[in-house]
Amino acid sequence: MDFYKNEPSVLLAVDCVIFGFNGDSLDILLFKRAIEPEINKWSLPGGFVQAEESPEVAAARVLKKLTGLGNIYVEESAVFGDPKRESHRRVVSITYYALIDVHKYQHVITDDYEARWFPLNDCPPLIFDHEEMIRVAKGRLRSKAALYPILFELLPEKFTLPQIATLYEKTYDIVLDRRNFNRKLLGSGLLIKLKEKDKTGSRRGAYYFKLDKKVYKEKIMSFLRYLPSWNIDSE
Amino acid sequence: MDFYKNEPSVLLAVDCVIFGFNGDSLDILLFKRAIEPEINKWSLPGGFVQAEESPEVAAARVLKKLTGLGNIYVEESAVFGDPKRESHRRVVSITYYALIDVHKYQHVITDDYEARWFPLNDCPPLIFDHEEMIRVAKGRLRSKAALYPILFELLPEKFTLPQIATLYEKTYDIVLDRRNFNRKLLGSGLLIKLKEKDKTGSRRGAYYFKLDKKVYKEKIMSFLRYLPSWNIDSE
DNA sequence: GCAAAAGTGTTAACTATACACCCATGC
DNA sequence: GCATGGGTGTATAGTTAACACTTTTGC
Repeated sequence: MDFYKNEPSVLLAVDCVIFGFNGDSLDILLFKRAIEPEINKWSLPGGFVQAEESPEVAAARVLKKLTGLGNIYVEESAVFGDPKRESHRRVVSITYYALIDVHKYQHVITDDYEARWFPLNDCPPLIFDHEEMIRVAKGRLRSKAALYPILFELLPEKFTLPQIATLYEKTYDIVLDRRNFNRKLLGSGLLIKLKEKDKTGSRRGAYYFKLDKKVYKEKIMSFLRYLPSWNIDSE
Repeated sequence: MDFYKNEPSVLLAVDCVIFGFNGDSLDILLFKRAIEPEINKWSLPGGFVQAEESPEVAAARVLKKLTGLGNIYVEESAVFGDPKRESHRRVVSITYYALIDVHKYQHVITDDYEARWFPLNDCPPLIFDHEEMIRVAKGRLRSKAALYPILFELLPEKFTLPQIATLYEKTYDIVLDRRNFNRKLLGSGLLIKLKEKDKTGSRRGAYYFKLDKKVYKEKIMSFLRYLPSWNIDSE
């Protein structure tokens, strides 16, 4: 009955790359590590997968504990399993990335960890291979966001066109033509224009929009049809 | 020094979804399982991650052992870690998908496992959650192949236009207009036309092409620029 | 000579790009 | 009234999509 008995076992951890968008830069949430080894150094939030827990559930647990948020967008990113990635003991880590609305986060901050948002392109040195985890997660986010409009998960309920544009610019490190981008957005069927304006960014104010939830779900769920776009010149 | 000592450990396995294209259907390579439990049932090829081995290396080892092939295209697919996914003992599996040229495989068959190619859409019942693994891997393959021309990894050195078209049709379960598709291919800069013809498929014969390796590498490696194509109607 | 697959050309619809000005408002 | 960011229109180029016939050759 005891199959596999000569196989080695490993500790299994999850680490989360939590993306947030403050309206200006694309940020990730980092924590001062609360346990040894490498205590008090900046790191991705993580934890060990418990005995009765799947890795996804472990990631959701960590996220809930550290951000107060449940029901957020989470995707598997990659496994980091080099035998030497932690020097003391072998730990294999599954990384996830999460997209959260920073405004929701702000209000639920209830923990005794030191946490801080850092711009994606300007993070402090991190423990182990956590910087590599972030690089990979950024790539995954870009790929996914190229096919599905998931970046809206980073925005609040109500958002403006300039906000979306800035978000895409920061995600892909590009500059967009706002005229063309607005047209594209408005033609996507994803947006519902509200009467209200956001006056914080300018005197004139920018109209708020909200997502058309139904259209959004469809686009998020839609299975991939044929769309090889690898014809694009790789500059 | 012994941090983490109260954390549970798990057995870590890799399972590989090996895709192959025989010119007609997109297939995966399945094996009659050689160990208990579930011995002699069809399953994905896999193995345990060893103490001094990273998961990628474990996957490469399994692939090498079962197909004789090294240096093949492998991508991480997803982690399957439900605590109950194997009933006897907790095993967390990292799945990879590999793209191989079935012709190379044929000639190196040197093992005592029972192995067989099955059409992706017509597999026998598999152990544990292996059928789900295949579904997920297929989705990953589709997503990746939508952005990068990786499907060429499934073709031999020399291939014909109708072969590529069929491959795309089988991958996405669609029917293509061969005129438009051929034009797109020829305009991609990926193909070098050879003098020789493949006469096995028709009396007239179809010209062989080979990949322009340089262009191919560029396109495979190219980092993602801005290309949200989520405007597409989700039918 | 005919069956069977390979290969090619044109037009119309659509999508993406490039580009510059007016608008609304708070101060 | 002016500075600031928000918003819009149009023309062009490029890309995709829809469509049917001719070519080659083994039998």
